[in-house]
Amino acid sequence: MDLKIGDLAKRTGTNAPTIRYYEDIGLLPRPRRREGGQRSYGPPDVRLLTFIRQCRDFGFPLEQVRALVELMQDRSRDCVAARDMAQTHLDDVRAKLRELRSLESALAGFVQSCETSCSGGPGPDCVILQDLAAPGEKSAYRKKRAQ
Amino acid sequence: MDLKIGDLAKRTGTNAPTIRYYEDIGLLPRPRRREGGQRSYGPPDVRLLTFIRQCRDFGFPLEQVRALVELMQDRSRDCVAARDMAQTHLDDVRAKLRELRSLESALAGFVQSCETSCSGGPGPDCVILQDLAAPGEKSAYRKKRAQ
DNA sequence: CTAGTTCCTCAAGTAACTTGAGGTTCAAGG
DNA sequence: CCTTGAACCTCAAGTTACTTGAGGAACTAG
Repeated sequence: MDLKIGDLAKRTGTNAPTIRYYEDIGLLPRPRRREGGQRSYGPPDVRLLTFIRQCRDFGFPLEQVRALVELMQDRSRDCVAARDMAQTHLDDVRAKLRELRSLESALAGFVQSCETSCSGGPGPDCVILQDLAAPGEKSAYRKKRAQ
Repeated sequence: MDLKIGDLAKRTGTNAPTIRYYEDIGLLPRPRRREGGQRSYGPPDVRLLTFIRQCRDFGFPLEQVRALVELMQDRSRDCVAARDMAQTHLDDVRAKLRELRSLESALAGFVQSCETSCSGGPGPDCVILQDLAAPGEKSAYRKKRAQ
């Protein structure tokens, strides 16, 4: 089996330029080339890139993906590091969830009260803009930035 | 009242370089300067920047913030645009919430099964890495990218 | 008066790609 | 065999929303 970059791209749900980019930054190995200079891939490349894309889909930043790839390829290392990364990432995801939940109710409130009390009126009178202009309680986000 | 950039920064929870950046991109007006060339701000600047930061905290991208600022300053325009932006943004937030919820359960599952079935074993055998290496059902994220 | 903080400008760096320019190579049809 | 169009190549620059750094001037406290 001998895949061109576009084939690999299709099989892994990646854009071709992204594959070249991963190669540039050393996340993917340099593939062999055909006569004309085109990249040629095989099954191991499909597996590795699938792993990488899964990690990305799960929100791991590239540097952590790099670490996970190494872990996966080295039998002499144990998996505690992988679990720790997943745990830390899980904590982040949960924090983000809390943020987004409060964001959702605030936005829903904006839309609701605009519908009922100022729909179509002059821009500056809109309750949404009034609320946004108020200093307000700090959002989870703001708190985080200020830490 | 006559604030230096650091004072304005403190009152609005912004870094000073970010304020200069907003000025560069034309989101904040150029303030007057003191003798020595330092920027000098007043209450309207505090209000405007507070508004901007609130919008950012609520996740509006800068270009939408720019639009909201204009809306807020122009009495001749109505607020339907503000409501629409909030509604669209709310939809985005809800989509992101769904994504994060499925992400959370997947990650929690990883950590859990690593604890019970492979904790401390060789890296490549870790159930987390096995799961990540599998093509798997497409996540919400992946689906979005693929659209 | 001097030390330390805050301010100034301008340039470059960050994540994770995407987009564009300008030019080959390949596969299919006539 | 030739041509056309898709897919490939490299390299550079653009994207978002800032942050960081260099090198230097101005302000404030003691």
